[in-house]
Amino acid sequence: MAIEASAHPRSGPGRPPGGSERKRAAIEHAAMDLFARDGFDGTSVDAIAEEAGVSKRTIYNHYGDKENLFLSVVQHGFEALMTVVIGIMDKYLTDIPDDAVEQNMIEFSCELALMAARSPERAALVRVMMTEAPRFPALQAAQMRPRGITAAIAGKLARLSDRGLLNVPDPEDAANHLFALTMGQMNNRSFYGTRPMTDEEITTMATSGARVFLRAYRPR
Amino acid sequence: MAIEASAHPRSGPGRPPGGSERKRAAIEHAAMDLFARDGFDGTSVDAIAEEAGVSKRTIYNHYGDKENLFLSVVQHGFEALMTVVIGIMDKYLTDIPDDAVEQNMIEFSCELALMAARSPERAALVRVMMTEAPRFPALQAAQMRPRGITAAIAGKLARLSDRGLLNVPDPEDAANHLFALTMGQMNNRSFYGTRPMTDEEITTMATSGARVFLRAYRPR
DNA sequence: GTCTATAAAAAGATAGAC
DNA sequence: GTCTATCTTTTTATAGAC
Repeated sequence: MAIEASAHPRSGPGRPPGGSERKRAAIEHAAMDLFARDGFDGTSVDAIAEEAGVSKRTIYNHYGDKENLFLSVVQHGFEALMTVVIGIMDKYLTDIPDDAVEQNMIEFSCELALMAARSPERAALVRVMMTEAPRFPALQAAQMRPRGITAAIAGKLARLSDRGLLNVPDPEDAANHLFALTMGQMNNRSFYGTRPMTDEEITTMATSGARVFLRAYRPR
Repeated sequence: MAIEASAHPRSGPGRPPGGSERKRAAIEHAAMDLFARDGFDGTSVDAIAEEAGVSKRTIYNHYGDKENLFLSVVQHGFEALMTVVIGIMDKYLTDIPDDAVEQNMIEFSCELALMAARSPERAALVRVMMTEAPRFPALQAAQMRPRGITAAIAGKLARLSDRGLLNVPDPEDAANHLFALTMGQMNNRSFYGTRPMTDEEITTMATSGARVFLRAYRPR
C-alpha cells in the first residue's frame, strides 16, 4: 500500500497532528467492518490494527480499550444509518400530493427495504447491536434503539392524518406497524441479512406490506 | 446437591448406560442457558462443564467439539420453540366459530407474544441463531428458519379464507404480515428481549397488531 | 504519537489413569 | 465412560525505545 508522508503537515501548538484524525478514521472503518462481520468477541484488536494499517498500541492510545472502541464505532454507525433513514423518509413522506399517498407509501417501503438489503454491513451492525446489548447497557440508550426511527415516522404519519389522507388515531402505534410490515418483515425473511434476497423479492414484499398498512389505515 | 445412584440401572449389552443420557441432558441444559446468555464465543466449555456438573472431557467425548455441541443445542431448542408455537396455533386458529374470528386472532397474537416475552431464553436463542448464522451454515437450513413458523400459519389462514371468514389471496404473504405485526413488532420494541415489557404493554401491542391484520384481510 | 516486543490470562482440545 | 492435569494457541493489555 502507499506510504503516506510521515511528518506531520504542520499542526498548531496543542492541537493533535493531522495524521491522527486520519488514523482514527481508518481504525473506525476497519473496526466497523470486522465487528459487523465477526462480532465483538470474534474480532481481535490485532486484526483491526492490521486492517487499519496502524499499530495495535495506537488503537489503545486512542480508545483506551476494546469496549470503548466498539461503543464508538457502533454509535457512529447507527447515527449514519439514522441519517439515511431520515433522508428516505423526508423524500417520500413529506409534501405528498393528495392523490399520490398510496404510491409514495409504497415507494417509501421499497426504498427503505432496498437500502437495508444493499448494505449488508448495516444489517450486520443492527445484528451485532442486538447481540451485544445485554453486555453493553450503553446500547440500550434511547438514541440507539429502533424507537428513534419509529418516532420519526410517527411524526410524518400524524401530518398525513391531519391532512385527512390517512386515518391514524395513534401515530406511534401506526409507525410501529409500518416499520414491522417493511423492515421487520424483511429482517424475518432474510434472517437479518443472512439469506440474500433479490431486488424483485424485496420490492414485492415491501409493496405488499405497504398495501396492508394502507388497507388498515386509509380513511373510511 | 443430591448424590445420584452411581451404578447403571441395568442396561442391555452394547447400549449406553443410563447415566450417560442424564449427563447429556444436563450438558445441553447448561449449554442452552449459557449460549443464550453469552453467545457462542462468550461461553467457554469450562463454564458449561461446571454449570452441568460434569467434566469438560465428558463434553468432548459426547459432542466432539464446541461447535457440534452448539448446533445440537440450538437445533433442539428451536424444535421446542416450534412445538410451543404450533400448540398455540392449533389452540386459537383451528375450528373457529364463524362469529369469533376477531377474538381468536387477537388471542392468538397475545398468547404468542406473551409466550415469547415470558421465556427470555427463547428470545435469546433466536438472537444467538441470527448472530451465528453466518458462521454456521447449518443454521440456515430450511427447518431452522422462521419460515417454518410462517408456513404453518399460512395453512391456517388458507382454511379461514376457504370458509369465507377472511379474504386471503396469498396465504404465505398474509402469514408473513401477521407474524411481522405480532412477533416482529415485539422483537423491534423489546430489542429482541433486551428491554423488558409489561404484560399490559405486550397485550396492547399484540391486539393492535392483530386489528391491523384484520382490517386489511377481512372479507369485503 | 507511534512502533516492536512482551507479559499475563483465558480457552479449545488432548493425554493418560481408573 | 468419566475424571484430573496439561499442552498449545490466541488475545487483551502494557513496557520501553524512537
